[in-house]
Order: sequence, then C-alpha cells, then structure tokens
Amino acid sequence: MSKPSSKAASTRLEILSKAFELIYKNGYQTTSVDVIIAETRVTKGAFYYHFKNKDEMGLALIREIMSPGMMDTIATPLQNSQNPTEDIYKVFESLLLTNPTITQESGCPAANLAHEMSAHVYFRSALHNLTKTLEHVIATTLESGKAIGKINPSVNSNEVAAFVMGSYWGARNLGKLEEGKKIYRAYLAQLRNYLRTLS
Amino acid sequence: MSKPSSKAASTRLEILSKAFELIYKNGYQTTSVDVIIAETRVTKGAFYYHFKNKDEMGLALIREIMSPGMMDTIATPLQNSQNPTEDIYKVFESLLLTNPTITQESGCPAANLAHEMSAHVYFRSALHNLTKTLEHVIATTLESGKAIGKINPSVNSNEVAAFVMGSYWGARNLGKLEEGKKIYRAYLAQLRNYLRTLS
DNA sequence: ACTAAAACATACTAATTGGTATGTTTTTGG
DNA sequence: CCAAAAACATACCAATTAGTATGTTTTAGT
Repeated sequence: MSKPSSKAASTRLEILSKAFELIYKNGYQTTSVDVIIAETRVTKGAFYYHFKNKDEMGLALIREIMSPGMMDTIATPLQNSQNPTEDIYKVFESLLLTNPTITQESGCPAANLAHEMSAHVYFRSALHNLTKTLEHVIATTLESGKAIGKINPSVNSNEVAAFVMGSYWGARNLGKLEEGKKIYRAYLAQLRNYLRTLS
Repeated sequence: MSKPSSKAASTRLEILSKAFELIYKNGYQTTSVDVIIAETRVTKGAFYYHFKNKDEMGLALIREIMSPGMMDTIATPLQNSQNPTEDIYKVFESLLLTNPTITQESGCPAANLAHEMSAHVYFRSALHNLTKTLEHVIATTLESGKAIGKINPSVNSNEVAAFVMGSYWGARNLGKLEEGKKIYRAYLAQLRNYLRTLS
C-alpha cells in the first residue's frame, strides 16, 4: 500500500486509491472505468495495462487497499491486549464514532462489497479471506484473554468473533438508513452488554 | 399483495413479483428493465404504463412486496408472544435455517437494498420505514415481556431491537461469503446467549 | 353498440458500458 | 547511447441501458 517507488507503481496506486474512493461511495457496479480514469490523470490505455479488466482491478483493491486498511484499524489495536472485551469494544466504538475515512452514509467498505459482489466467485473468496482473518484476530484476542483470566473459559471464541463482526456489519448497514449516530450508540451499548457477559 | 382482481392489477403484480425475484438475486442496479420484461409476458409499454420509471417500480416493490413479506415472517409470529426471548430467537432461527424463499447466497432482500440504494433518498426512507416498523414490533414484544415478568425491566427494548435486527442483517451478509450454514449456527448460538441475558 | 379512456405493444433513441486496436512515449539494462 | 520492453495515449466498437414516441387493442360506462 506504500511503495510508489517507480512511476508505474504510483500510477497503479493512483488508480486503486481513486477506485476505492469512488466504489466505497457509489458501489462497484455503478462505478465505471470511465469515471475512474476521468477522476485521475490516468488514461484508458494505462488502466488496461495495469489491470487486464475491471474485475482484476477490483480484486487488487480488496487485497492491496482494503485488507491492509482493515488490519490497521482492527487487528493492530488488538495486539497484546490486556483487556480483550474493553479493547474489542473500543475498536468498534472508534470505528463507528470517530474514524474519519469511514462515513455513515457509505458504511463499511468490506460489507458493501460483500453484499454486492458475493455472487462473483473471486470477489467472494477474497472477501471471505478478509473476514476470516479479522475474525481470527478477534478470536485470538479472546483466547489470550482466557489465559489471563479475563475471559470465561467456556466462551466459544470463534462464535463470538463471528457474532461481533457480523453485528458490526449489520449496524453499519442500519446506519446507512439514518441521519444521526443514535443507532450507533444503541448498537454500542448492547455490544458492551454482550461483551461483558463473556468475562 | 393479493388483489389481482382486474387484469391490469395482475400485470402490475406480475412485474413486481418477477422484479423482486431478479433484484433479490442480482441486485437492483444490475437488474435491467429489459430483463424484467423479457422474463414476463409484459412489454415495455405496459411496464412504463404502470410505473413512470424504474425507481418508482423499485419503491412499489419495497412497499407492496417486501414490507408485507417481512411483516408476515417477523411481526406475525411475535404477536401475543408469551415468551419474548424464545420467540424472537425462533423467528430468526427459522428465517436462517428453514425459510425456503430466503437463500444463503442472496441474503436478506431488505438488507441488500439498504446496502445498495441508501444513497437514493426515497429508497432510503422507504427502507428506513420498514426497519423501524420491524424494530418497533420487536421492542413491543420485549415490553410486553416485561409486563409478564419475563424480561428484566432495566432492559432498553429499542436498543435491543436495533441490535437484534442489525446483527441479523450482518449475519446474512457474512453468510453470503460462505457455503455451509455453520456461520448461521454460530450466530444463532450467540444470539441465544445474548437474548438470555435479557431475562 | 359506441366511445372515451385505460391498458398495452413496437420500434426507436441517445447515453453509457467494458473492452480493444493501434499507436506513441518513456524507462531500463547492456 | 541504444534497442527492446515497459508504460502509457487515443480512437474506436458492439452491447446494454433507461426511457420515449407512436401507435393498437381492450375495457367500462352509458
């Protein structure tokens, strides 16, 4: 995500960055290659030199922009957590209430793509891989919480991780229908209640 | 949803039914008017006689097909519930595991549309209206649970209703990325755990 | 049975789509 | 420095899109 050493690599990155921005806002199918290149200094020849078609670009987007981005905002803050439930809560709270690049109108980039492109095999497996990685991070956090006596040993970490991830996606989707952050606060309050039952 | 008394009304219903089927499977934007009429005995003239444009048809779809459908499968089973948490759980369990028209690949029709069309003001408010109605039904169920001593009075019914609806949407979205129903069983197990804390 | 409106049918259009063909320029290794 | 490959630029194309123009048929009230 951060090696525009060569000119060609920076062109490629410019495409992916602008594509992410547009697709996040307007969806994959309704973001045409034409508008992507119109919003960059890139021409069609350059676009199709770097990606053999639109879908290849979309897959690169998942792997090179979205995956690292989500790892940064979710996985990194959970490393070496001494208080799993509180730290997991905080990750989603800041994601919902303070993160500047993720907006209420546009929702969660990964959830959006999952909704729209899950019928496409390669998109589906790329996104599945992404979610499984995140779920694994959360589950691992819970497991180490067990080791330090902060999480009840009877808790099924994988189930909980899936439940938390899923509920977040759902909250993001509900949020797209509303104006204020009231829905997020309701969600977070109940998420906290739920997480507390894991101790 | 059930008055094809006149010939014209049955034409209109045929459009909406097939449109629902196609849009549920393939999304709103990627379902063209051309394929809708190709899959019915309806011509373009008839289509644009009944709906002034594609979006008007989409809105009718929400109001005349989806809303009644969701009321039937979610609200009706909760009427006069004597055991709120168990009945709420059962509604989502049957929705996830046994409902024949809602498939894993295609997910939740309302959640799909919310994801795709929330930027469109009229779609957003129609869908928001739909979700708020459902949340209200769930919240009301919880409130009457309080009256019969089955739900802890300190529970915030509206928050819980939003959390349950949202988590279901998220589970549906996660499910679209996977093959088996394992993810649903994980979700349901944790939903049950969560609902039990409300007693 | 008659007529006016409702309900439909057919043929078209302008814009947009993803992708290609065919070039020119720029970079890079020897 | 120089050739070959990499990187880009321009002009095009066939298919698909939502929507319209202009008809014909069907229905319903009198």
